[in-house]
Amino acid sequence: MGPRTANLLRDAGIQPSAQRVAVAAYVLETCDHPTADQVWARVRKSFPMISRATVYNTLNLFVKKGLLRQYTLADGKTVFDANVGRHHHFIDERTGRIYDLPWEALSVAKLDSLDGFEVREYHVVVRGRAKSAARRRA
Amino acid sequence: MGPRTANLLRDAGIQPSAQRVAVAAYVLETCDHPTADQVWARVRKSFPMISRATVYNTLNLFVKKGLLRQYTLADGKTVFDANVGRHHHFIDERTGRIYDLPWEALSVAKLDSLDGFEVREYHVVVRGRAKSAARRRA
DNA sequence: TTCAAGACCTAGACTTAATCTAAACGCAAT
DNA sequence: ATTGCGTTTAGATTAAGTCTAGGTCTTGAA
Repeated sequence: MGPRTANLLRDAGIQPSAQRVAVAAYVLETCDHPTADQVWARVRKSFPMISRATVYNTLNLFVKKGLLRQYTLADGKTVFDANVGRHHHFIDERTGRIYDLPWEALSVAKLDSLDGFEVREYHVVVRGRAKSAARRRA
Repeated sequence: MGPRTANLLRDAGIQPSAQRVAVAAYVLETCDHPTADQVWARVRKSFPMISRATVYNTLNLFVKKGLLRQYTLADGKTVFDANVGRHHHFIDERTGRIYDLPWEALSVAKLDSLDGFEVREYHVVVRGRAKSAARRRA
């Protein structure tokens, strides 16, 4: 973190306040898929006075500026993902944990034949169990 | 509805109380993807005394017994789907409306090569705009 | 028919995620 | 120092969902 993170925000057109840098330092670096409240809990460890509203506002701002993506994949929970490129998702049904799958790992055919639907984007959601190797990797 | 619906419940191992039949009559017949509160609002029109807890309990029971599936695809909203077979989903980004896509409409390749992940099920989530033809169809 | 037991339902309190609001803060430019 | 604007704060509010304690209905046996 530090000036690197601040420049990242500036480049995205965001004023790098102390609170925003603190949120960015965690959420843009992790490869977890935290919920807003998980981000709040985490950032408060190093920044105890930060309010919930600020964390929510900041996360939504990052999404609007393209630094984050927001998904609701399971349990009605909204999570954030610093991986903004195209990719698929794997959900471990035991733990609820979400893993990113590389875009090239899967391929979807016949999308063009979806009559009556104008496709802008798509991704595959896979459910099952992650073996220990994958758990370490993510 | 009527005796047909009651038998459907009995076949699934569910005591067909009046409330359960009322919920089933709507949610098992619609091809919408209603939230629990939308089901509650709808069923109350014909059954004003039904409580919110009963609707939630009933929907969860139907899911457990395999009559419904439960998805959280967008907006952090949990929706119910009477289509319990394999299928994909299309989400209209303007309206938030969800459409079922037939399983055969798409095909996913390379799933077996997901090293480190034990796949139990998967589906494709497509986003875009539904043209009027599709809107009528669903 | 009557009764007890168990299943089912109800209203409302509670929990949690998320947003909103109004006031306060902080900093840049004057 | 002062003004002004963007940012942050605490707490209220909304909404989705669950829980609880008690009430009602149904069923089956006496």
